[in-house]
Order: sequence, then structure tokens, then C-alpha cells
Amino acid sequence: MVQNTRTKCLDSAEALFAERGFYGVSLAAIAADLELTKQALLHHFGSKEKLYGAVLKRISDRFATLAAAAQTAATRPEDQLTAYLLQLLSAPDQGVSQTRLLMRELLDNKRRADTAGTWYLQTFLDDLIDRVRAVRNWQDASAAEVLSLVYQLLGAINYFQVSQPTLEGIYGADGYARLAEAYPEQLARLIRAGLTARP
Amino acid sequence: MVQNTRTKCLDSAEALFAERGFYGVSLAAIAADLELTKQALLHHFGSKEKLYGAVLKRISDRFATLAAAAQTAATRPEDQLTAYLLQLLSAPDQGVSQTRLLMRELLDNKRRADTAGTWYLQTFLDDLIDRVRAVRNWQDASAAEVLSLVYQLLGAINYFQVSQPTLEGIYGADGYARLAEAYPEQLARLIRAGLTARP
DNA sequence: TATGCTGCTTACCACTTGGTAAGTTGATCT
DNA sequence: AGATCAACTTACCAAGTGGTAAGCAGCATA
Repeated sequence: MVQNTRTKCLDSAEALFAERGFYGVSLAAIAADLELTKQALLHHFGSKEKLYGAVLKRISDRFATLAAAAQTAATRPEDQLTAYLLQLLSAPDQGVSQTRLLMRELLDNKRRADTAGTWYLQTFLDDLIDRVRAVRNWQDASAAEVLSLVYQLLGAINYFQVSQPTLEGIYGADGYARLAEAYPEQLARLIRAGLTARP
Repeated sequence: MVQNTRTKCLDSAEALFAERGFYGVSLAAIAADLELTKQALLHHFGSKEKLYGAVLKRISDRFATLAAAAQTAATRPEDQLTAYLLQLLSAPDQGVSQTRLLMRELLDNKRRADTAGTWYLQTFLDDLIDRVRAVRNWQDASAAEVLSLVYQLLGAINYFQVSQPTLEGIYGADGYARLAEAYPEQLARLIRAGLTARP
């Protein structure tokens, strides 16, 4: 298969899985989006599970390169961390839809625990832990304490990203726009406050 | 229908929807869990959507009573808020499974935006906003700033709750246990830090 | 010209899905 | 004793599910 076609398949699948979830999307629906037959998809990926796995794999790779690239920003480790997290929030690439898919995976992988869970999160978390540890007064905090902080900040980012439609529903499009504008600054404040409060 | 049977139906449905999502659970699966036929479920609730709606409604009510009951705790507003959020984290009732379901709803309600979104979150958020506003140096913060903080804290709580299986997969059962033990204290620190950092 | 490969398609298949229609059973009311 | 009603059940159904089998067009190699 030409790489281009494969990429198109993954794009469609990623978008649809993110929006409707694994069980909410049929192979036929993805194929229709691609203007192909579902058997073409099966021909390329073997099964629905494997297609989903390929989507997840690609996201995982994306995270890896993102983490590798994000070392050059600022000098002070706390500024580096803040910049990195804000970049995660403002989502340069597929961003939101990617976050939605990963949140779904987080909810579903109880059953598919064998494959996915560790995949992207493990290395990603480890990297973030290192960045927190690089901050002076966190150097000798316990593993659980550091991970707690990391997880709190990730939660603050991902939960907000994932809530966009709901928040727009509640506060209206412009209400959400104001919130989205205020959020990064507020997040930076929380990061600073969280890092300063020594464990 | 005896109230008891209805409750049992809602219990089963809630647990299964939380674990596998709306599209991941069939009426037959819920019925099997209840040792009934799926037609019994349809008889009681009319359709799968309505059953799901009833589950959501019950959760919404649960939140309402929880919020109403949580005024008596401490004297200082920041302590009240902290106690309330920690209670949310440690989840006395169905807790985690409930959070999972709501997280799923957050992801799905783009399409069912008409009904759900506003339901539980609207009043719940409004209540939390009031509690933050009760803290001295947040009284004249903008709506977006207050909501940002509220959402960050909710994210820190819910994202962690939802991640339990994944975290256990990565760090092992006892690794997760240590984390879960450290988390509330660390969350309290973050709340204090977040509230102290004035906008 | 034959061979084999990639990238599809049409034709099926067994199974599951949510939902309808028409009972059946047992308790309560009159 | 008869009627009514809620709480179910069995019997279906059309539509969709993921997946298999087989074939076909086009292109490259031998």
C-alpha cells in the first residue's frame, strides 16, 4: 500500500475514533469517510483492533518526538516545564482530537490492558517526572509526590481540552472563548504555585 | 415496577456503562447481568437511550444532594472547599465508576448535546464557583479566572480517578497504592497553592 | 506471454444490535 | 368470580456488525 493511502486511513480512523470511540465507529463508517469499502480497510490492517492499534501507535510516536524536541526552550527547569505543558495545552498538531482519543483509551484499556496502557503514557510520564525533579525543591521528593503533581497538571490540561463541547454548551461559544483565553495564564500560575509549594 | 427492581436495573446499567461505554454495552448484556431478558429492560425504560438518561439523571441527583450536604464542614471557606474536593476525590459512594461514566459522557455529548451536558455539570460548576468566590482574594476575580481554577482542580481529581487501571498497569498494584495514598495530601497542597496565588 | 504482486471490489456469512408485537403470570381491586 | 394492571416472557425482525473467500485490474519483473 502506498504510504499516502495508509496515512489517509489512519487520519480518518483517528478522527472518528476520537469523536465516537472504538465501539461507536464501524469499519464501514471509516471506509465511507475514505470513500473506500470496509474490506479495503481490512485488507490493509487485518482487523478493526489492529487498525485501532496502528492509530494508537502513531500517536505514541508523535508524543515521543514531541518530548524529544522540547528540551531547547528555556533555561530554568521550571520555565522549561511550564513551556512544555503550555505547548501540550495549546496543542499544535491534531491536539484536541488526539487528547480525546487518549482519554477514551484511558477509560477503555482496562480490558485491553495487555497492549496499550504502557505504550505512550509510561515514557511520557517518566519524562515529565524528570522535568519536575529538575526543579530545585523537588529533587528529594518521593516518587509518589512527584507523580502526584505531574498527574494533577496533566489532569488540569486534558480534562479542560476534552470538555470543550460541553463547556461551549453551557457557557456559549463566546463564553468558552473567554475561558480558553484565560486558561493558559491561569495554568501557568497553577504550575508555578504547585512547584513552589514544596512537598 | 417495584422501586427495588428499577434501582437494580440502574445499578447494573451504571456499572456497565461506566466500564464499557454506551456503545460498548448492549441491552442484552445489562439484562444478562440482571438475570432478566432485554425486553424487560425495554419494558421498564422504553429504549436504551432512555435507560442511559435515567442513569445520568440519578447521578445528577446524587451530585445535587452531595453539594447541598457539604456546607457544614469547616469554618473558613478555603477549608470548606478543600474538604469538599477531597470528598469528591475519595468518593464515598459509587465514586470511581461514576466518574468514569461522567468522563465518557463528557467525551460523547457532542452528539447528544441537547440533553446531557448541562444536566449535572452546570449546577455543579456554579456551586464550585461560589465556593471559590467565597475565598477572600478571589472575590473580585473574573468569571473566566475562577472557572479556570475550578476546572483545573476538577481535572486533577477526575483524571486521576479515571486513570486507576492504567496507573496500576504501569506501576503495579502497590505502586499505585502508594500513589493513591499520597495523592489527597498533594491535592490539598495544590488547592491551597492555587487559592493563594491570586489572579 | 506468463507470473506474481499490490490494491482494491463484489459477494457472502454468522452473529449481534435495538426494537416491536403479542402473549402469560400473578397480585390487587371490585 | 371477573376485571385490571404491572411485570415480565417468547417469538420475531430489519439493519448493521466484523470478518472470510474469491476474484479482478493494473503494473512490474522474468
